[in-house]
Amino acid sequence: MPRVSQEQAKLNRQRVVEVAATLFRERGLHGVGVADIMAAAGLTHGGFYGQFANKDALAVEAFDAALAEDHRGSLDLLIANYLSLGHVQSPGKGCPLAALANDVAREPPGSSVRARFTHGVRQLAGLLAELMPKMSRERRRQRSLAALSTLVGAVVLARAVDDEALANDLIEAARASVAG
Amino acid sequence: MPRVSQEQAKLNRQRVVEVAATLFRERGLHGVGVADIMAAAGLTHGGFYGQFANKDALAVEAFDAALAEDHRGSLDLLIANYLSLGHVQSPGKGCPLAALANDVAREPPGSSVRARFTHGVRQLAGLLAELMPKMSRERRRQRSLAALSTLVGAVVLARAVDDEALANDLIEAARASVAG
DNA sequence: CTTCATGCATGACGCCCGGCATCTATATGA
DNA sequence: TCATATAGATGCCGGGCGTCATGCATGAAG
Repeated sequence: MPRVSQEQAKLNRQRVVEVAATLFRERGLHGVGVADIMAAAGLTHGGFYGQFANKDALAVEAFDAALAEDHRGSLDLLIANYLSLGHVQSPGKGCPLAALANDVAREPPGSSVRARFTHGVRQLAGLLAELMPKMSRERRRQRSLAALSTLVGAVVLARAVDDEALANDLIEAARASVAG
Repeated sequence: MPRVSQEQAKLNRQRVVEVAATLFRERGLHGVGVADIMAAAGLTHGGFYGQFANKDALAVEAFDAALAEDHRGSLDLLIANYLSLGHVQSPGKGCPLAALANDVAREPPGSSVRARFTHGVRQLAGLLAELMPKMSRERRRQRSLAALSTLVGAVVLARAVDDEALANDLIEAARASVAG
């Protein structure tokens, strides 16, 4: 009920974005409501509209926040982290591209979320290209896009499958394919 | 309003399944209601429960129907069809794995839809393995799983992206990677 | 050919959950 | 003082699933 410090308010806002980023990745864009997010952030959903224009605006910020999570390290490390059972089992902390691709694809064309998703694809592909062995610019781009597809596909399938052994096989096969 | 012939009734049932298979792939498992499906089939949603136990039962049948759609031909043909802009732009007629992976992943463990999805992964992977050049059994399986991941990943990303050129690049890069 | 029970499809209804957005009150930081 | 961040309740509505009495043609039986 109280008013909190501006500092605290900023922290709260940031917290809402982080929580939203997790919940969206776990349950999908339409699987979470404003009330769920605010409750998970320890707040009530009344004050939401004082901080955000609407749910879509939050979705965009949450998507950006998820993308901003650290992607540092060597190519091998990146791949090892991406293609791991931990990543498969924790969508809420993982790659937003893999977690939300289907949902974003159903969003209307021109939607702000689609724009952010597109940016994310370019960003990750660019990161992969930078970390790759030297070859022609065109070839690097092509390789990185294919590798990104393999990474996302493997994680997406491994998550949907009801057999942990098969999930692991998918991950391992992708690893061998991308690394080799 | 009238009662129709038993033959017609069978056709209607079949039609409901087909329509459901399309709508689920287009809008997701939670993006379509029973009423939508029946309406799209030219029926009213009242008679649904005379033909199906509930929505989940229909979802399972619809998933199987989508998987049963023809996958014949050579490896190159299969890949060319899968990695095409046509496939990207028509999720309702395309691979249910690519269209519903995220949705299925959010379904509770042990769900019947998850079981069907898993079966679908095995089926497609097996088909790819059969069509592949000769190598050891283990290696064929590994290759086919990796190839499946690349196929699904490329289509899934291409659909979510808001730039047709980038979508095309993803498809092409995957094609070069899987074929080569 | 007539009869009639069967069963498919209709269309409305009930029920309830849950979504988004708004508004007042409150307490507190500025 | 007074602007403001949060609380908490409320409004409003859309839409989901499942059920039911009704109607009527079919298809089998006599």
